[in-house]
Parts: sequence; C-alpha cells; structure tokens
Amino acid sequence: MVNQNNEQLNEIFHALADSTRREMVQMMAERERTVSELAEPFEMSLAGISKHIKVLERANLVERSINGRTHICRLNTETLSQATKWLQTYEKFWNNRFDLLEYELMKAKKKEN
Amino acid sequence: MVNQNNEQLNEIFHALADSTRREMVQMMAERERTVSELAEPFEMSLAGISKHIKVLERANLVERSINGRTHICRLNTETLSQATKWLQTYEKFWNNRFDLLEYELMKAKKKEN
DNA sequence: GTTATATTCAACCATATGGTTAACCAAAAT
DNA sequence: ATTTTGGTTAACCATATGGTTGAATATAAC
Repeated sequence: MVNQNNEQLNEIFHALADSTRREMVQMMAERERTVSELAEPFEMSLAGISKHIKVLERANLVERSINGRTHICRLNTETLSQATKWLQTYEKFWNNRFDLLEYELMKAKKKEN
Repeated sequence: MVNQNNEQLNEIFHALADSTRREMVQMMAERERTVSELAEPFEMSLAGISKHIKVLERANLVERSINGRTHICRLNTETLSQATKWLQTYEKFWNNRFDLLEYELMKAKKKEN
C-alpha cells in the first residue's frame, strides 16, 4: 500500500520533471485541451507530444476522453494534490509552513472583503 | 530568468521522483544527517548513496558541510517550497485549493486547543 | 470514394539514469 | 606507522528517457 503510493509518487514527480509536460499541465489547468491544442506551443512532432501526454496519463495526472477523432485531455487535480501533500508534510518540519499558509490565507481573505 | 527557474524545477522534481531520495529528504526533514546515516536504511553501495545525494544537491534540495571526514547534509526547505508553490498555482485553478487549505487549517487549530 | 485531419504506434537513436565494483583520498583511531 | 572509517571518483552496464521519422488507424469532409 505504501509501496503503491510510492510508485505513484515516483511517476507524478517524474512527469512533472519536464518543462514541456509542466507547460501542458499549466494549459490544462485553465481548461480541457485537445492533443493538437496541447501540441501547438511546441516545436515538436505530434508523436513526441503524444508520448508526453502518455507520461502524464501514466502518472494519473491526466484523463483522456475520445470524441470522434479528437482526444480531450483534462487535468486530474486530485493527483496533483497528492504531490503537494507529500511536499508539505516534509516542508513543515522545521520551516513552520503552517504559519506561512495562515499568513497567505489572511492576505487572501483581506482581498476578498 | 523563467528558463532558469524552469531548469531548477526540472531538477527539483526529478530529484523527488525517486523513492530512495524521497526517503532521504524525509530523514533530513527531521534533522541533519551524515552520509552514512542517510545510507543506513538502504541496501545499496555507498557509492550509489553518494550519487543520490549529489542529485539532491544539484537540485539545491540539500546543502552539505564537511566536518573532518564526515559530511553533514541538511535539507534546503526553501527549494522544497519552490516546488510546492508551482504545484499550488496550478492546483488552485479549478479545484478550489484555498478552501481546502482553510479547512485543513481549521482542523489543525482545533487540535491545538 | 477519395482526401484531409487527428492521433497513435513501432522502430530507431543518442543521451541520461540508477546501480555496481574497484581504486582512491583524507581524517581518526590503534 | 598502520589500519579503519567515511566518503568520493571513475569506469562500466543495463535500462529508461526524450526525441525523431514513417507507417497505420479511424473519423470527418468534399
């Protein structure tokens, strides 16, 4: 179970360790994207793009639905937050992260009012 | 500048994409560790361990100070939070992460009292 | 029915990664 | 002075990664 989670984290972090893929995540964070939309900003073959998407899929960061001949990719933010959770756990140990978060939250609240 | 940061993120995420290295981060989150302390839980040659530490160093996740013949490694939480920051930026887009954080914070607060 | 579009798959290639062993170096301990 | 200890470095190896091109598939458009 822990190992399962570990393998999962390996794949998530590996998927994020590439600028192209991070940019794709960025795009999908805004809204769903087709494969060619995702490909557009890059000077890379579509086959290359396809491979990158598969890495994101394997990490469960992206889900794909096929609609005719176009594939639609959407971000799985649940998975993204798995990574965040891991990071925060170890960050908070001596850097008192919770204080910082609280501070950021206060700022956010103030802006709302 | 953005590219610099991008290269930085590549290395951070790559460093974290390995269970052994994550476990090391975990150990260093508790307290500073010597190389052999870091090596202890693993069935791996010291040379292998040394390489892992170097990956963490290259990502600027770890700083090393040499004391006689023993090297002391400590976590650079600043770098860790660079990764967190990236993640949170894209997480919050549709998953309203801030609400979740607020909730977690409340729970934490309650436990304190 | 032919052509164009959206996308994957397979084979290939250079380079990177994670590991090993063996040799090396410097500080401590005997 | 010799040996142990803590650690790195170099050379090597198998496998993974990130990219390419070329062919294949299937839907959509003409």
